[in-house]
This record gives sequence, C-alpha cells and structure tokens, in this order.
Amino acid sequence: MARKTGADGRVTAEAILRESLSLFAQYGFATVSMRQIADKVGVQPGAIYQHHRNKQQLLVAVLDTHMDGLLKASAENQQGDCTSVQALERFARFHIQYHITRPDEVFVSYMELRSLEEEGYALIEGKRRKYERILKSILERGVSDGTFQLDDPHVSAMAILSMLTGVNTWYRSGGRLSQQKIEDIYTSMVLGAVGHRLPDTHS
Amino acid sequence: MARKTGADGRVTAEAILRESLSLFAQYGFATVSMRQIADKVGVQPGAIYQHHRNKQQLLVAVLDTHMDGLLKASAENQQGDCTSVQALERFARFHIQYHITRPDEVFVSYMELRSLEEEGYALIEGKRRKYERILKSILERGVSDGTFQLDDPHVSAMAILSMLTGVNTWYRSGGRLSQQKIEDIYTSMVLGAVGHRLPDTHS
DNA sequence: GTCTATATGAAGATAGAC
DNA sequence: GTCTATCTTCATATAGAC
Repeated sequence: MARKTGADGRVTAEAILRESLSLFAQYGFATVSMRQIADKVGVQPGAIYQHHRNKQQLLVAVLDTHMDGLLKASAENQQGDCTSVQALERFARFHIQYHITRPDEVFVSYMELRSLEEEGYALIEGKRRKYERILKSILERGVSDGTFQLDDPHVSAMAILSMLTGVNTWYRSGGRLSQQKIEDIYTSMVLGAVGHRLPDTHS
Repeated sequence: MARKTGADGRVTAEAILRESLSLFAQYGFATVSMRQIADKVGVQPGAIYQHHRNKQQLLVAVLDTHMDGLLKASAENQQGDCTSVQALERFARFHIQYHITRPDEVFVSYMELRSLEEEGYALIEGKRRKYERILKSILERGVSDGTFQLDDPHVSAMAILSMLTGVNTWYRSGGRLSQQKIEDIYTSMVLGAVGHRLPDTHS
C-alpha cells in the first residue's frame, strides 16, 4: 500500500543522482546512507537498487556524470583558432566559470576520489587525466612558440589546476567580488605564473 | 587476563594520534572505526576513550596537533629581516617543504574539515586563518612597497595557498623531480603570479 | 590504564508482493 | 518501478572488573 503508481523511472533516476550529489557534498559519501538518499528522493531504500547495483556504483555514476559534462563543455570551449595566450586565458576563464557554478559537483569529485574502488577509480582518473592534458598541451604549445617561460609543463599544469580549482574553497556567491573580477584576478595570476604578463592587469 | 601491565600512557596516547592520522588519511575519518584504530595501536577499543572523549574529539586532536606544528614551524621560518620578495620566496619554500614531507597530516587536514562539528571546526578554522594571514601580510607589504602587482591580496593569498598545497595531490617521493626542483618551479610560479619575476628562472 | 562484555542503534543489501 | 519486511553485520559508546 501507499505505493507510488505512474511514477516515471527517468525522473526518479535523475533525482537519485541529484540528491546523492547534494548529500555527498554536504556530509561525505561514507556518512550518507541509502536511506537518507531515498528519503530525499521520496522513494524507499530498495528502489535505488533498481538504478544502481550498490552504493559504490552510485558514486561512480555521480562522478562520471560530472566528468563527462566537464569534458564536453571544455571541448566546446576550446574550439576555434587562437594563440597560446588566448588559449590559456580561455581555459582559465572556462575552468573558473565551470567550477564556481557547480560547487557540489566539484567538491564531491575531488573529495570522494578516495572512496572509489579500483575499477571506478580507473574510469574517473582516466577522465581527469584527459582534462589535465588539455591544459598541458596549451602550456607545451606556449613553450615551443616562446610565449611562456616555464621549466616543466606537467608540473605547471598541475599547479595551475590546483590554483584555479581552489577558488571553490573560499568563493561564495554574493560575496565581496563579482565572478568576473575573480576570473580576471586568477587569469592574470595564471599568465604571470607561466612567465607571461597581461598588458593592463593592474589598474 | 591478557591485560597489559606496565603500559605507558604517554606512549599509548602518541600511538593513538599517529595511527588515527594514518588510518584517517588512508580510509577517511567516517569509514575508520575505533576498533581499527585500537587494533593498530594494540589496545582494546575502550582504551581509546581514556584519551579522547569520543571519535569527534580524537579527530580534533589530530588536526589541532597538525595546525600547532604548522604555525610553530612557520613562525620560526619567518624570523629575521628580509625584503617582501625574500619573505614570499621563503614562505613558498617552507610551505612546499612542510607539506611535501607530511602528506598524511596535510591530506587529513584538508579532507576532514567537513567532518568537524561546530566547536572543533571553529578551533581549527581559526588556526587556518592565522596561517593564511601570514601570507596575506607578506603580499600586502609587497604591494605597498611596489614589489608586487596584484589587485587583491586576500584572493591572491588564497590562490597561492591552493597552488602550493596542491603539490600533495601529485607529488610522490622518488619521482621524476627532486624536491629542490619542485620548490624552484613553484617558487618561480608564485613570484610570477604576483607580478614579480625571478632573474634567472628559465635556464 | 586496560580488560571483557554488552547495550543500542543503524548500516547495506535482498526477497518477494503489488 | 516501488513497496514492505527482514537478514546480517558492524558501528560507537559504556559498565564495571582487575
């Protein structure tokens, strides 16, 4: 009794991903129970197992959805010809924008890598590497055409990604600075870090 | 029977902190059980409650020990007169060294902030802020004496800290690059990011 | 300071009805 | 696709002996 009739499987599936993400972000994967997720979605715990084999696979689905979105959006962002500097600036602004507008996804993606078992870890880590390679390629191009001055594109790429992603540790919307201003500051710092300087950064 | 006699409380206390840190780093606070910790230490679960009121207070103790060590070491590092550039370079090298040699402490300190309840969070966050202020002060000094070019010392400080701390996400000892080389790369990037350039960075 | 024993609760996952 | 009911396991924490 009290069983839902006419429920839409797709709607439930999306709700499970959405609420899992939100709960994982707030409390951490390990502390969130299937019951909590089911409550938020408005179904019984057992219903989740219709969509995911177990809790681990649910986490993999959440992270995989995020990584696919990130890779797709970043591919669209890098279309068209441009100089190395333009490519780097475009990458930096894209990364900040994408991350700043999806705090939960980003937070969970970074925090819960450790909660992944071998198979899921390999999948997600592979996609992370793919994303890192986009930046690394931009840096390598800038080094070979003499635009950037840096010793090691791989290390610089990792350093830049840490810096950019770190914006999520302190940024809260509605704060002192506009999103545009934050983008400007970070972009300028990134260009400086690779040995290039924006003409009129400092007003 | 089989009860330990002549056990040293101080030794046990230290072992609890050490093994907790190690387990929290490996599996995450939420997944580690008091039993696991007790097993590693070589005592019974109940014995841990002689030293910590509950699991939450144990985490606070672990993080607090780390923060105190960091603040003490960084205070010692910043002694003596120096220019803004020297201070920034010294800070960057210190931060990298300290973090690279304590991967577990750093990892847990960043990952488990979320696991802290209100009171413990306030304590640890206060000490984090204190550490951040050291860098922010260096940047402010560099701006006012014209050495650095940046719009917002607070944001720049956060960005630099993210970048420097991020070294722990990829660095593994015995890798391709020496610790010294990594310090050099990061220091050079930090100086570039604040609008200053090292004379002979690029060899 | 450490032990054994245990109270109490909640977790992940499954079975089978509707 | 969702429900109820339940199996099994393991968690934190406490009590009281030595």
